[in-house]
Amino acid sequence: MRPKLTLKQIARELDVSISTVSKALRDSSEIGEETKKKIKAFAKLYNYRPNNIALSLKNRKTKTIGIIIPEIVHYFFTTVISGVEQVANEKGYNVIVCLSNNSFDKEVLNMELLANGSTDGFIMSMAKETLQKEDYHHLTEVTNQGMPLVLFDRVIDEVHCDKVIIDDVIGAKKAVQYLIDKGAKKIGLVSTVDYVSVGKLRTRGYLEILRENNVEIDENLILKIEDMDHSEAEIKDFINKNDLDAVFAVNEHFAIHAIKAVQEKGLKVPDDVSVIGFTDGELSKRFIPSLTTVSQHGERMGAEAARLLIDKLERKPEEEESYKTVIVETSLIERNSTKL
Amino acid sequence: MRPKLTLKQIARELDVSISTVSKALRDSSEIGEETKKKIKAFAKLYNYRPNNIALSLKNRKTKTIGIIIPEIVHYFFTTVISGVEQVANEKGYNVIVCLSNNSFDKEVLNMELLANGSTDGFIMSMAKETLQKEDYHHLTEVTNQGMPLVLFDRVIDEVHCDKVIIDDVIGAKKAVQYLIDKGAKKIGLVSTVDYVSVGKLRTRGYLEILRENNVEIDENLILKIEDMDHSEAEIKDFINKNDLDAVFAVNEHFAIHAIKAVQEKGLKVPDDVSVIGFTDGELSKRFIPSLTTVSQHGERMGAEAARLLIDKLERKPEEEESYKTVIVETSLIERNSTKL
DNA sequence: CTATTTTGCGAAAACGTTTGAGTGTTGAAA
DNA sequence: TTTCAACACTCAAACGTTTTCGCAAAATAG
Repeated sequence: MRPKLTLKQIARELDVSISTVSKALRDSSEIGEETKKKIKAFAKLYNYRPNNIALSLKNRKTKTIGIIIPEIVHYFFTTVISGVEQVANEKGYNVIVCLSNNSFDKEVLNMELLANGSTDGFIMSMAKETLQKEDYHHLTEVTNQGMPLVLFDRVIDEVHCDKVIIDDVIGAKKAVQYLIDKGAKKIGLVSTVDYVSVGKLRTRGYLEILRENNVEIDENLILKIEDMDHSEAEIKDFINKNDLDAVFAVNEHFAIHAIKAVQEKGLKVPDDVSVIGFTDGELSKRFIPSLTTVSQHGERMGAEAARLLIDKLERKPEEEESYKTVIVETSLIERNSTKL
Repeated sequence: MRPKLTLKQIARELDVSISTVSKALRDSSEIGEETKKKIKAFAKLYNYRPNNIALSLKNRKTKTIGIIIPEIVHYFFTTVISGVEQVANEKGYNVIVCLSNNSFDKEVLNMELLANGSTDGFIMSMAKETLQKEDYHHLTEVTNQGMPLVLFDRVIDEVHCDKVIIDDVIGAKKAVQYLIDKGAKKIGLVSTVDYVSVGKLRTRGYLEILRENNVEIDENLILKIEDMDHSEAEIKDFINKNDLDAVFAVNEHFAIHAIKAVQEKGLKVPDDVSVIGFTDGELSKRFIPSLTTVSQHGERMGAEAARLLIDKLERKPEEEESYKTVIVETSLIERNSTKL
């Protein structure tokens, strides 16, 4: 076992000072060619690599991005991480991932931990509990300390920072318009409760586009799932009670539960009922019938978020502060759960 | 914007020395009660938190675990991360995630980067390219430097370190035995090429259990997918050519492609053909028919890996070095793709 | 041959902590 | 009164870097 080589050891070995070694390796003109050559050769031979921690302390930056998400076993979030990772790596940053498990306390804990020097900035999607509590002190705390923060997906207006979102309203409108264009009259909505902002926005899109098409809005055709654990039963009930010819679900899970329910009712998808989902995950692609869906392009969102954050991190201090909100366009992916 | 508070600032503010502040906050008996109270009150008021980087440098440990995986947009790996994260958090460790994208070069790069002080140890699953190349110098490099390494899922004997694997062979045997018990005679295998160790082992399980049951082995009933991108077509071909009454696939994707192919052939799953997969992902649960599958318990694997690593990290130096291999049991989850 | 510049290198501070050793004051025992 | 211990605190080194400054010797100019 050979412990890591340091400048000090090289210096001792070659009988020069630490600063000489440092300068030689950074190719400073202060050091003579001979000495430089000797030191570089030695460093190369023994595979010297500067210690990141020491560099971080010295430079007061870690070249590390913290990303805090509610859960990782979730296709959308993994695509976002993937996007962040790509851009971060390109620009020489590492990514440290923390999970809040949708718990407010764990979110706060994680942020405090990472904020004490471990990362230069944050990319995060807020925990459901945080959105309910409407307590954002941990976010303002870190921004006050001068750490950049980029919020994505689940964002809130109260926090001033860069944001990356999708056009939930427009995405929903696209989906519902598509259904209308295909001749659907009674379009059901399976959404979440309103404090989950995506649920609220997609519901808004649904309502708006119906109005724009002069379709009367029937509250009975709208289902808001409170408890994810019982979503299956609730959706089944909803499908059975109503005589729909199309369903717009705000996520994959709801969509496939809807399809199951339709099938169990003895009807066919897409012949009798069309179903559109939101979020283009594994499930949508491989389900039979595969799902027509509104794609969120998580990877692109992650990449955008990383770019925004790194821009802030590498901004000259004299440049003026300003917060951007990037909207990543959604696109409708046609598959087999809707009529042609 | 208020930059982070340091010991030095507290010291200056309260007109004591830095060491006094440090000791007071750590409740040292060297410091008078009065002074302690004063300092603690001040620190609390201004929310002092020690700088992690400085601590890391001082203690020569970062309390961070690096995890390197081939890809993150993959259900199994996310469950593993989730397991690692839970245990790590419990024990006060952070998790830094790097993706190799199955590329050897990126794997090496990532390791070198993290090995320079950023993490105390590694948990990793090797890139496909690395397995092909059989070049493990980056692994031996870090272990030589005294950094603990835990390999999971895709492991190799040549590297000496702790390992967490599943009983691939036994898992495969369980699955195939189950099919035999249900009366299947012609059981097809859809596997990967042999340098992917899981493919090799699961194939071995398949062969062994057939032998144990005195079923003749027919090489035509074994398909080894070389190129994931064309797996769908290859599987379709395979299903069409052979007259199977059951299929054992070494992963979810292959399994559902097999189901699709069977259905397109005009047969029914599970009535005409039973299908069993490996890896219990989102897809298996929600596909229709839902998949009977061998569950890998990724979360448990991650947790085990984290425990092994942290044990090594916190081991007293005098304790003797030894490498364990933990085998996480698989279990067969019965769903609707096999006959009752 | 002196005066000045250039060259090549080392000392030391800084980043934020922790900690063993050192120091001055006080009070009590000898 | 001397001695010593206890107390309450400060100094300084260390972790591994980078970088500013200073300084000697060598090279050049006058």
